Amino acid sequence: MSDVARLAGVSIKTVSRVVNDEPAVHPDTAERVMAAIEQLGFRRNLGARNLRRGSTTGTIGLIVEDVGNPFYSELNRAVEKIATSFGRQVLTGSSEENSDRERELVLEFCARRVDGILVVPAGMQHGYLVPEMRAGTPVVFLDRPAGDIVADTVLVDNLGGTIEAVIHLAKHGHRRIAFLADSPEIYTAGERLRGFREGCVRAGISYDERLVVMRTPTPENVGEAVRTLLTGPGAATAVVAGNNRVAVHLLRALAHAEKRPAMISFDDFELADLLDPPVSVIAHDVSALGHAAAELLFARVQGDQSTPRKVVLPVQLVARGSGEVAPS
Amino acid sequence: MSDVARLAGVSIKTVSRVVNDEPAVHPDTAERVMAAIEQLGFRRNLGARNLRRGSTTGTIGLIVEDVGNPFYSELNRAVEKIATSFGRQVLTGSSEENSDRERELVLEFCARRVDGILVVPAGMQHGYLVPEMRAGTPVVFLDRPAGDIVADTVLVDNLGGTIEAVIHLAKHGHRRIAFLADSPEIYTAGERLRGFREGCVRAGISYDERLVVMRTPTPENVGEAVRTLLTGPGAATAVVAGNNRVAVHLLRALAHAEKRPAMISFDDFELADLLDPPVSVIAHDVSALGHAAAELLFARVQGDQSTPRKVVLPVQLVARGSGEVAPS
DNA sequence: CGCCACTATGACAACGTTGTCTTCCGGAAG
DNA sequence: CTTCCGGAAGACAACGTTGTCATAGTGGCG
Repeated sequence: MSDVARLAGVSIKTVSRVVNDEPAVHPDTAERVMAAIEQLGFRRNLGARNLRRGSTTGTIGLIVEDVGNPFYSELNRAVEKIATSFGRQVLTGSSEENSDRERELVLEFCARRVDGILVVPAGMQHGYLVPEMRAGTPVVFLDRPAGDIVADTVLVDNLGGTIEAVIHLAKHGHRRIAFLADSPEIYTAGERLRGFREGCVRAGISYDERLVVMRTPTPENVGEAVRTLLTGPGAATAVVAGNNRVAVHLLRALAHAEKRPAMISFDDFELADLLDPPVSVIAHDVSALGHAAAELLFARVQGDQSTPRKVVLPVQLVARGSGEVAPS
Repeated sequence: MSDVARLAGVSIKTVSRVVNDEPAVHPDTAERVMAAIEQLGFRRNLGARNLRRGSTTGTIGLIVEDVGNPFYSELNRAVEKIATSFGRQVLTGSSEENSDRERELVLEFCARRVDGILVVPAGMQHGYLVPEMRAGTPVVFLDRPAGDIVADTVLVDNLGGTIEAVIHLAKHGHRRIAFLADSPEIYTAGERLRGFREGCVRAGISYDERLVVMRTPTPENVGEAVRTLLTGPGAATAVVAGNNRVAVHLLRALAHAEKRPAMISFDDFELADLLDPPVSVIAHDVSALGHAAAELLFARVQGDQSTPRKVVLPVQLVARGSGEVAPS
């Protein structure tokens, strides 16, 4: 900046005025400064600017499990859209379902003085956030609630969706329904299990623990669950997949089975409608989830001090065929 | 920091020493400082630190077309992995295939003094980058080359892959092959068109311009192309999809057709193997693309001054069935 | 006992900006 | 001709750190 000032023959402050479009700069001077800026390729240092102004840094942090997972990348996109409309950049990080990593990312973002944080929490302990939140960094939890603190949260109706799925399958004659989901430590998986049990109750089916497998959805784990629950005598005739990862691996594991059990997936996923039979899903609007959370965050950034809100977005059963096949 | 110093009864510099794990601090003093930090919830301001040290900001920028697109989100993930291993955070942005937006994002990132930029360019003019690169911000182009400057680039073998696809289809008896891709202004689409033409030549098929449609792959555009090229008398018997978006929309448009033409997609995509028939693809390793670009970027960040490199990653034809059906 | 080396700590400047206050100048009003 | 006012520009401090240098105390050694 001082180089620009020297070249333009003005003071450093005048350069500042020009780059900030402040009034009270003579047009001729402004032009000289502009030319110098152009010539030197000057770009103002936002870090220094934010330091001096003590204002917002114009960034927000987004922490998800895995930015590569289509579910989270759609979320990322939705968040980015809102952030852009508020003139903010987005720092992203993948927690890899590891609460230490989540904490590390959050604290790193705080040290960078992001204006706010959106987090799909991996852990259940969020006491570490209290000082940060007290220091004025708003935090909104999405898809999963905070563990042990009160904070803004945007969720989907995990319970209701899974209940609906079970009832739907029961309505089509299924009595032995399996439930495959991620580890029960993950909030959404736990809630969906609750929904599964409640659905069984409402459908008048006895809940059979042996038909439930909850493990990290690797191809191997899902494959093994398929062999255990969905083949041989006494196999379940229908299955509820606890999320899109489970569903995809499940479909692959079942690809060469002679008869595919009825199936409903929590989470919609691309091409679900083009499989044979098309996969019925409990769909929810991932973009809406991201939008709602980001809007809430920016309200906080802009000073909204009301009591923390909890938003639960609706889900919708999309019947495409796979959930409507009769038990064999 | 001065609050911490006051509370611990030391100077501000000693606090700095403690938070930086510098030696020559008495253990008792360090402990008092730590306690004060804990009590006040102090977190050092990385912006100020970076300003003072004049060193790297510990961030890199990644600009893609759309972080929500599975192709780019996988790329994002790969880049993030490398960045994490180098202790950097990633700022992401979607250019939405708009070169003005691309420019805006790049300059914004530069103003934030990112240590380097990875960009899937939307435009073909990159002169605006020259001052930034001269100022020391390394830039690596990925998936598409820079327009009018020399810079590090990591690409995939668009030409070879498409040639292979056409030859493969020809080998299975197809003579009338359609090509559906994104707008020809997009580098990859253009290259794949070149590959398509070259493939026709090598397969001894006359290239028929009327079988080529290159437009932004919206469901509507692809649907219209399907009606034009793949139905009625004189329809093509096979089709090459220029990227995963085209392929997905194409599959949906063809879902209710009585006979599906043979098909090969450039880009692999999730569940391609589970469709009926499974979709043959020109696969390339998206993670490898991200890794290679990020590794290259960090080499530059760490001072590698060698001449700009151009890396072309191989592609692989994965025959799954859809490319092997005979013409009807 | 004086000097040195070493440890522990602090004072101060500087990083690149911008907010505040001041200065300077020319012209209008009294 | 003085006074005042507004426009244009600069001097300087401050944002929160850290690098450099200085200082004070402490113990060993000649």
